[in-house]
Amino acid sequence: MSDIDLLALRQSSTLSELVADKMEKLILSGKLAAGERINEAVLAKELGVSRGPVREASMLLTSRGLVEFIAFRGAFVRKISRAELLEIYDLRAVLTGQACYLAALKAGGNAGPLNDLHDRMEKAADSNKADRYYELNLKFHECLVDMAGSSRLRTMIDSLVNEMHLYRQVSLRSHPDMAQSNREHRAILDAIIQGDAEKARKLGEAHVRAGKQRFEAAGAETLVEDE
Amino acid sequence: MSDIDLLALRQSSTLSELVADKMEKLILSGKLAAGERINEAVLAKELGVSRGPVREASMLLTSRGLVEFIAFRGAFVRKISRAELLEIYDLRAVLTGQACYLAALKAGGNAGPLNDLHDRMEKAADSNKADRYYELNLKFHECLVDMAGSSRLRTMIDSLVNEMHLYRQVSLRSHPDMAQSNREHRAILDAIIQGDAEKARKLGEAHVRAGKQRFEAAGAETLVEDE
DNA sequence: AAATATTAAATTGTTGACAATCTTGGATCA
DNA sequence: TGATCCAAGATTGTCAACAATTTAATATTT
Repeated sequence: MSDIDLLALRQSSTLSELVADKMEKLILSGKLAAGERINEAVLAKELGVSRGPVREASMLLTSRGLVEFIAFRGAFVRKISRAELLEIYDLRAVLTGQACYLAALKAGGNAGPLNDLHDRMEKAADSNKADRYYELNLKFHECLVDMAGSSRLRTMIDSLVNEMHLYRQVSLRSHPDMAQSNREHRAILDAIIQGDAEKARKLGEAHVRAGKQRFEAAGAETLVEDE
Repeated sequence: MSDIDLLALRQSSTLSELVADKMEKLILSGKLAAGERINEAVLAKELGVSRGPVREASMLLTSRGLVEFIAFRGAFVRKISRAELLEIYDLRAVLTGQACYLAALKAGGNAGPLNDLHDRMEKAADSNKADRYYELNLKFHECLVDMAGSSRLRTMIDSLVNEMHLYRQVSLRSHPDMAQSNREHRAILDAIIQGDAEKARKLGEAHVRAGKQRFEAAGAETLVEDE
């Protein structure tokens, strides 16, 4: 567990937030394993702060869906079952659909950076660079939600995506059919540019559902995430 | 501001949670007005606790969508604009649709307490008892989400409903067309009993959207909420 | 030996004091 | 007069000590 505490150089940010960011990384990287209890005193010492900020950070992460708080027992890294993961896919599909719907309404024929991202993803897919594709894919979805312009929606989707990463502390990236995935992106993009909000919703939903089906089709071990 | 602190009789619950419950009531009843800053020291004194639990309670309420935290400036009761309220309606519609979908899948032809609730609401509608109807309506929606069996979904919807109540610190209850509202409930219920999940989703979504349209149709002052 | 009660250790919950930051009001200057 | 700067006050952020609770380890009983 790394403890190069750059905590000192905080700028207009509170210690609790910095600790929360650090903890988020520890959790998403698996250094704090799913199901594990987070010992306030130990973590506080490792980070060079007192228990207060660690407590507050834990609560912050609770609202981000990464941590579960139990009174007098402590904060636990959340553990996601297969059934829950499938449930999350469904919720994310519905919310992503709404994001596409709103994006189409607000775009006004101009899809902004999405076009560029799509092109770069196509290149990554052609040259079979899965890591690069994964990275751009994250940006694409982020950008999509930004276009929708609803902070609530963003928070909800981010939280769900976070939770997905807790499934069996495994990194979800994988090597699916990038070309197919990006064709779906193209279709969503077109609907948004045309301003066809209902179509965008349907395609957005279907895109995430396709990801779910890829996951279900694969074994429980081989995880598939790039949509 | 009432301060009959029954905080003493806590049972297997933490002070922070009790304070959070109390604060939630203060906010939803308008005693803590939307936009207002929550002074930790003052509230702590009024409730007879130290600042710690008040702080933690504020963070809890942040994740429930009632409070906004700004570093070094404090916790503010959230303020919802008309545009945001409309946005929330849409999100709630989509999530309620998903709840109905899941409920239909899991019901197995048995709608449980929903039938009973529907009957009681019909009576309330016939005798024009709006308050009674409002109360039962809340239970109906709650029960619906419970049937869906997803704690995530529940949290999200609860959060949205909470936020709606922050719009102009006005109680949202009103005297809409209870009979029409309950006809919509009946249709949802039937779809659930028949196990027609996609139909249940559509009807659930439409039900909330109808509430949104009633709100939009009414003046900005007259609020309409019973769906 | 297994189950239950008891005690000690570890851990979380709460508090009050102090540090860091923001806000307010007044003084200074153009 | 109006704007800017500065200091005092108010408020939040952090800490370390103490209280309440849970967990474990041990003793006791059957």
